[in-house]
Amino acid sequence: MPKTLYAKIIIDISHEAVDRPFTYIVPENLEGSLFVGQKVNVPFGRGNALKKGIIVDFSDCSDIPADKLKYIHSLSDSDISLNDKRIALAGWIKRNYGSTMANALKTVLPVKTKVSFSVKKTLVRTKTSEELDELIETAMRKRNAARLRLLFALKEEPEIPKSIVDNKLHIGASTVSKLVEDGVIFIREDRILRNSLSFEVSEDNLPELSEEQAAIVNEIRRDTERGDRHTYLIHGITGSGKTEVYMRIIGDVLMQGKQAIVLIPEIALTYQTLMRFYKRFGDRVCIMNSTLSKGEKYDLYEQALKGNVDIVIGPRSALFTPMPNLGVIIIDEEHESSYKSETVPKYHARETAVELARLYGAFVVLGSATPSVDAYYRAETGEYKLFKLNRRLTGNQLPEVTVADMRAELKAGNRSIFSRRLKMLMEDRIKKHQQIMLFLNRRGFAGFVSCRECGFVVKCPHCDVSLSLHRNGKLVCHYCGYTQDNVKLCPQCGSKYIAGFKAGTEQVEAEVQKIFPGVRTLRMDADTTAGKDGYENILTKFLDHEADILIGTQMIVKGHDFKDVTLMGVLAADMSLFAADYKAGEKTFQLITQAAGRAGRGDDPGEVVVQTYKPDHYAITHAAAQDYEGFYNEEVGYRELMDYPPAAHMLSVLVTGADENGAEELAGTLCSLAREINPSGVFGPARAVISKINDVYRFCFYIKSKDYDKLVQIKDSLEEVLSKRTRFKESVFFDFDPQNVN
DNA sequence: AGCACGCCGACT
DNA sequence: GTCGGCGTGCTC
Repeated sequence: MPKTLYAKIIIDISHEAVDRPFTYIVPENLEGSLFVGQKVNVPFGRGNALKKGIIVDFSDCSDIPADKLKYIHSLSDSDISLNDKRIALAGWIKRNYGSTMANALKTVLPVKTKVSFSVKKTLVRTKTSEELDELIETAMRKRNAARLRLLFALKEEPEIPKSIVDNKLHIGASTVSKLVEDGVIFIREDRILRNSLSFEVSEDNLPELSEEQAAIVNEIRRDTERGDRHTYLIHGITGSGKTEVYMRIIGDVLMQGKQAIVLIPEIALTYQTLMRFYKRFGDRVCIMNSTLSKGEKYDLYEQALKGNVDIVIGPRSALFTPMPNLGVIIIDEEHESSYKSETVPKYHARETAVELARLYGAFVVLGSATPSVDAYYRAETGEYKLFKLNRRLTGNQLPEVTVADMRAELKAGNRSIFSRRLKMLMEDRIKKHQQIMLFLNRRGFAGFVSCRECGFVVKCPHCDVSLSLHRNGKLVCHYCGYTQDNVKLCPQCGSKYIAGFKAGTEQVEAEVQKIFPGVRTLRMDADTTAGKDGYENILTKFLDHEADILIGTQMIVKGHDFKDVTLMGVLAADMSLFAADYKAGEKTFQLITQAAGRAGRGDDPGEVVVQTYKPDHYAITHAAAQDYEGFYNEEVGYRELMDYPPAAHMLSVLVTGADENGAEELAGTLCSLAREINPSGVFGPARAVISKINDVYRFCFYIKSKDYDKLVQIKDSLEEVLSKRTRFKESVFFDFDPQNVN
């Protein structure tokens, strides 16, 4: 008599209440075709509705009363499954970043199979507004509160996303399905269509490596041969040939029959970089970008599993491409904040890559011109191996950087946004027909509207942020989309001296036109890059000399090479220092250094002018001196003093809720609990920096500890308390070593 | 999350 | 009485 086999299965429902393995009986006909990671259909709940699930374990006994046990129904139609290593990775993500197992599994397996997981559902009204009035009247008479709420909403908007109906209007499934039955609405399910790209491939001879480059490649080769596994950090200035090093390492890995994953920040996923990989490796390379639809990703994963893809290049999520025999993970521009996920689970691609590599016996190579303090710290402590590339391959000199003290300019009577030195150099370059870039260090783009009499700032009624003046004359909230007409009189004091500060880049452009009439300018900000290829278009235009001056925000300092740019102006270099954020100094240093790296990539040496009101700040002086280590030493001293990462670890807890008191109370309760466990390292609770978004109030507190596991333990304790609360209105978000402060 | 069960208020 | 909405609780 054969023993019954049981399988532990995580159900594909992302809710804490069902986020645990459920035991099912393996039917005889499926025995042998099931393995850990297999996706199956199982009957679940009272209605025995078929749900998808993932097998995470097997056993030959079970503690569950036999009468409750059900049989696995069938294999899921998807042929992509996780192996045990990927399940282990999901478990690691769940534990280290806080999320449900179902969510962690979905992150590791981001292919949402054909019908399932997230199709965007939208309620679409089929009746006219007048017909709705009748229904509203009946509903009012019958006092159907939920139905009424939905009908009113539908009268306003003929189409409403299901997510809003669920979360914002709090309308249950029964009410919605009733309306569908009555023919008042139908539910539309949207899916993106697939399309595919093709590139031409050509072969090239391998360029000779510099001494510095060869040293790195050789040492890694030696380590690999010995079976030593490390994480390597390459600190290489712009133009020092990091990409060639990556490609050599990848070449070695491919020779061993293994595969490579290359992570690149989305914004740096430029045609130039991609072409280099295509030219070297041909159709063994696969690109994953954000425009790839779910279906296309599915195809890519299928190909990867079959062993038809050797190299995947893409952003954060490309990390989870199911390579059968992963050899190396390369993370370029390692310091970029986009490597940290903003959605749950809030994993960091760098740490996750190291764990994934460990599971596969692979290794990780990090590269940056301005390594994150975090990575450099680990290199200093010996956790990573550090390599340096100090010479530019072309032998070009580094640009000459000068700092312009804007306080001194003001004292000297210069009220322009350009320092005298920058203005002089601009004149010179315009005369020589060389190109100029002006980098406005400023987050966001549109200006807020404020009253010059009383200082009143027009704010969003639903969010704790100021409204932005758009070009169409409307005031728009960037968090919830709320829109209203611009005000003519100050709502507080009635003054007519209320006006919007122009979007930063527009203001700079206007000033340039005033001082240098007829000069051709291009602006790059969220306004001008809105279109599908807006970003690439502007870059191409500038490359083709269709303009003399490119004005822009962060976007212009990432990636692209412009060999004819010989002057870079950094305006408001200190702007990013004002953020209430422990990484403000690091971000400022990185931005200025990157900006400086843009100038003088051709034969002419470049010049950089850094304008600031804080010329003595260490982030600015070290950036101007192009002295990474000087900056690092001061910054790490500050982090150590304050117990900020990487000197210690930090867990941010954000409590949100529509009821202000409820949210504050819960934040207080959780915070005191955290304080009981870790008395010295808890800070808060307090209102979040943005204290309200979309009428939802936000409170947060922080826990610091040198011991990461202690933070995990606190998170688990808090979650346990939360799971005991039945039907709570508040939501709680955990973020380990957060990228920005709430 | 999603489904059934059951309580309570409105109407043949 | 009974029809049907909406809250509550449970899911191997």
